[in-house]
Amino acid sequence: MSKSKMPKPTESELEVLQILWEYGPSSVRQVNDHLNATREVGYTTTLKIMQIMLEKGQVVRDAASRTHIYASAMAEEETRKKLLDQFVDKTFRGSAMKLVMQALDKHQASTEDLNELKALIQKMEDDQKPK
Amino acid sequence: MSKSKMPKPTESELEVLQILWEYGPSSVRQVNDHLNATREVGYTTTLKIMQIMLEKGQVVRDAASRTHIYASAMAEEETRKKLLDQFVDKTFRGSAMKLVMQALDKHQASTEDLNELKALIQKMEDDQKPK
DNA sequence: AAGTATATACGAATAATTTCGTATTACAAA
DNA sequence: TTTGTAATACGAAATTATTCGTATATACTT
Repeated sequence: MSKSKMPKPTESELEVLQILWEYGPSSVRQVNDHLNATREVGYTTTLKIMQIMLEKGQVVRDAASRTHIYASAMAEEETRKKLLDQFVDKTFRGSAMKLVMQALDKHQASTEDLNELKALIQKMEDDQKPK
Repeated sequence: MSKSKMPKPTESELEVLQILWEYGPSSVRQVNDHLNATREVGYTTTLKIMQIMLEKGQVVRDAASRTHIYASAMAEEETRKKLLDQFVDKTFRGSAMKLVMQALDKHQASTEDLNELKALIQKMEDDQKPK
């Protein structure tokens, strides 16, 4: 309802959010270390990004001890959903089904995945013919 | 095979590509009109973007007549696939299935869509148990 | 207490993207 | 041919995002 208040995270910001979602509240040092597992980033660069995110309200922090601890202020599922919507719009001109087909077509799915999918489809079909 | 040569389009560039894909080869004026159906953009802004895209090789143009005609140089499906892969990576940490579930969960699907989906799932199941 | 390591704050350089103003050229109409 | 309209070319301002240097403060070690 009020998620639309949240600014759209940039690519760097999204990287930080993913780390905070996965590992929970973390120091700048910890986030920077995770980032550096993938690509080289300077410590103050990460610090700056997280400070900006704080200003934007995307993260909160506990400044009780010298080493501040940051946590995501954006709900994981909500944020992904929002980004997905924007992406479907921008790239698939709003056709979520086209996106689903293309995504399914290329990636491997496990048996459980497929079962879950079938269940979801069943549910959608039931919704369509309520009787 | 050599699609990886293509630079990743920016948001504005993607907007232009979508229009060229949908309406076919067009003049700057035409593209700009379509853009303005959604948001306000100056003519020379659109022109500049398309000129840059020409430099990058994302579009080609026929300059035979005074009004140049631009066409996409990037295949629609390939480009969408590439962008989708990047998006899955960035936003769903590589889990295409999570993306599919979330996309399906929210958007309405027609009966044909669902049938097509089921056919695809059937095919995937067959692939899994080759017998 | 002095020295070292590590933290935050802040400003500013760099880079990438978008936007548009202005000049020039081509065409059409009068 | 003169005038008006519409096109391209080009450069540079404005915006947004990223990166990092430097100053300063805080804690730890010896």
